[in-house]
Amino acid sequence: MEKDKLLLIDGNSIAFRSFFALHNSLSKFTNKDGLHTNAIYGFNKMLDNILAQYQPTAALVAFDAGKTTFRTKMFDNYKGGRSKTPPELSEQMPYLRELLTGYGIKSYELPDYEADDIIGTLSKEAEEQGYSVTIVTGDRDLTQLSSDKTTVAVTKKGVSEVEEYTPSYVEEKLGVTPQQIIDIKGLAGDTSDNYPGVTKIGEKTAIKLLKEYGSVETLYEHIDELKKSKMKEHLIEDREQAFMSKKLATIKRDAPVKISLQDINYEGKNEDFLINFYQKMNFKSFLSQMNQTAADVDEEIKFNILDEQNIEQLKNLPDEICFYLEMLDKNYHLSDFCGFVIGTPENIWVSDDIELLNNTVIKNLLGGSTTKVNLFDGKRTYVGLHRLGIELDNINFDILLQSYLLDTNDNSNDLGQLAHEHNYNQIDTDAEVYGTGAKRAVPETTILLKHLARKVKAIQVLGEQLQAELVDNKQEKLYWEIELPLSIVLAKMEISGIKVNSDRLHQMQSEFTERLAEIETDIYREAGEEFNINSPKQLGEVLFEKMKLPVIKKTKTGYSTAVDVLEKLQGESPIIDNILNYRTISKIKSTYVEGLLKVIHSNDQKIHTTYLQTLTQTGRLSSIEPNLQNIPIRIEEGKKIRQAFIPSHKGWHILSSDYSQIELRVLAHITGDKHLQEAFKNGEDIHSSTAIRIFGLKDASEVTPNIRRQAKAVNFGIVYGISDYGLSQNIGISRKDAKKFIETYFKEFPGVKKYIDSSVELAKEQGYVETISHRRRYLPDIHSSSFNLRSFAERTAMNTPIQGSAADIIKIAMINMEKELETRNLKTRMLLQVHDELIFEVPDEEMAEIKKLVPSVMDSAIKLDVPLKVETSWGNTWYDAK
DNA sequence: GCATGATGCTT
DNA sequence: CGGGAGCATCATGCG
Repeated sequence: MEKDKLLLIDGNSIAFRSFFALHNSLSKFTNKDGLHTNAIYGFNKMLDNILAQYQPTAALVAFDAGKTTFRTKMFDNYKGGRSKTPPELSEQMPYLRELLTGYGIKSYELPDYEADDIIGTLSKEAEEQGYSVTIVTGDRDLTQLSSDKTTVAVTKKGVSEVEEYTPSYVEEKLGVTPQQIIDIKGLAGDTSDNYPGVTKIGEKTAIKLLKEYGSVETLYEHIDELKKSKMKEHLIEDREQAFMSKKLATIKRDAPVKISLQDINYEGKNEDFLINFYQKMNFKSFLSQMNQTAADVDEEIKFNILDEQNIEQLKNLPDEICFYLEMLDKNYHLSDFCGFVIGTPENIWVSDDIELLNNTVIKNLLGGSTTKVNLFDGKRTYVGLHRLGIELDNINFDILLQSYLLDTNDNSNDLGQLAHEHNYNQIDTDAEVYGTGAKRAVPETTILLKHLARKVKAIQVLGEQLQAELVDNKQEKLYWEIELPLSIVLAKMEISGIKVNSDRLHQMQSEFTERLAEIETDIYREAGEEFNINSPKQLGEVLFEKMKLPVIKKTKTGYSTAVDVLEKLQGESPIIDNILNYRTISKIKSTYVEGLLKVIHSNDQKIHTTYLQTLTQTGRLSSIEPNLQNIPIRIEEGKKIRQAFIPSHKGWHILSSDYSQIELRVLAHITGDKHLQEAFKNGEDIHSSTAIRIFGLKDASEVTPNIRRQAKAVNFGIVYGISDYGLSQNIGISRKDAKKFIETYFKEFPGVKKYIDSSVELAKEQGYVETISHRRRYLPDIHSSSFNLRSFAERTAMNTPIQGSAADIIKIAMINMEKELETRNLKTRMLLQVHDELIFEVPDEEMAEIKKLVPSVMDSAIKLDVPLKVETSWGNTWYDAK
């Protein structure tokens, strides 16, 4: 007969862990009533895993009964100073009980006792009756219950993974027996439960003492034998506290529990109940595991199917409408069109016949400036319509942009998902309707049309709601004057595209193929075998096992073979240089030569990137398919890639203008630091003047290239918000020295230090920081108890206004520049943006004008307390524009 | 087909 | 413990 297996779960602890494990995506886990569901979801995942793993015959979830227990009666301050349970978690607790009902697992609580004591009591009873017991908790203190019959499974970072504590594992991990855990607590106390222990004794000292004396009691019996010391005094002084703390830490094993093991047999879950519950909670993944689908969005939707006959009726639409053009492929430069919807929530018109868009009635609505158009992702829509010969004009609400400005995290490119994030649930996500990855496809016509119809109402409702929120946040200008106009500027740049000389790329391809083959032969000869050089795993085995080179660094999966490691091995063997060369060339060949060849449009020999305007946390753009913001420039071999980027007409040139030190200038402006401002106003070399200040030099004559390099790295660190550790890695110095550099920097530039402190303060007070254009970034981790998370949030608090304001400035410059090109009727086209740089193609007859115009528009985009400096160059290719 | 990890390019 | 962000490539292991 199979042994009886009891599962005991620490309900509060697991709920708490689940809640914080999914805290970042709190807003994604809500049902349509606005109930948060992240803790319930996490709890469910944990249950699924644990049940599958242990297959218990009996199970119980124990909860804490309330704030007062026998422990608070013993010690007033027990668990004092704990912050309140967040309301987003409390509201989930009743539903957790419902979840357990669905799983057929009883829950139990006992006045005056904690969940721990229920677990302690029942596990003892079960052990006596020959059960094997598993306890699941997020609290390591419960490992005191582990025994040869009882395993304590403590959740790791998520909640679905656990670490199993058996008595031998406790000893291995902590160096004491499970029974001695309470003695540790007695001596060291517990900060989270807020009881004291003995003054100045922490976990390490406690363990040392216990190894010698075994328990608190024995220790005090032999207290006189201790050598005279401060510690001895503290021990004697705090004797009472030690015994009390031990008692507080001790889990009761004889609590008056009124439920017996027979009452908690586990007989499996109630599927119907759970399906119902999941639908209420909107848990789609659990439903699909049970071969069920989410409940249909419950509001019926009325719409008309548009055709040639009834299209005239669109003329009755008011002067504010919604529009959505459906393209299933992420790349809207190439995607097929599969339908569209136009109208107002009261009057919705849908069709999968794209030809209808060419009707003048629709062209007038979308392109005439009298009708305001609300939509989701204006840039995408503009490009799509442009391909159909329609010029979109007069966008009003773009809910993707609005949502991103309100909170940079709410930026999904899926309308349904974005709607859910704002608690609008009368629409499914595109991922649900169309599928993802290889399975993505146009659904049945009725499903498609219904889904499209629902988009109109979502856009209208959210557009108005989000606009009101932008007004509250004082972010209207940012929306109307920067992001919305910028989206059209970007659309035009993407449509323009940049011409590529594919012959040049093919030429490089064969050149690199040949060189790689040569290096490859050398590497195989030096290794004594053939292997895949591109595989870090195989390469690691060759270098560190076969060739026995010293191991410098390890990764999660094995040996690190990254550049900094290989550079340290140079000289050990000629194979290293060959590998480094191989890496460089193979990177250029695969990512750039072949990568770019793949994305040239065959009809115009151009590359059309897609800018993501709503992705980064700082307000910067990003670029995909392909990424044109990381084309090589530092290494000459890679830089040659730029020779393939050429003007689209004969007799034109590529012109590039970049802001010099824009972030440091923004820093000088925002912080008001006198020294920094002075340096820029005097037109000094900023890295040299930084070097003079932080190294205490007399003047520029003492700045050596190496000193300047270090100062540059410090400036870099300030701008990118890196830590002392990051700085030390960048310039190969010790972390201590890096820390000293940063400290000296702050002493020399006190305005910067003051600014950083006030930024952190501000972030703590209001929960977010902002740029000069009121772009916001929320920093919830600023309150985190984790040093890492908190430190990162603190660096972000000062970095985001700097990097984000620089992003604001170039965005303004782009909008002004496009306006100038238009009003002056110029043929010059703005093609690319690379964070602090704009790239144009310019006909020769406009060159004289443009090379003055671009820098003047850029440096006057905004007025700062220090001047903005712009450097311009041009040539036949992007390479030559240097 | 898909997710994850290691690596390397830019600013 | 792991520390800038974002993109793309290749290898690898899973189903």
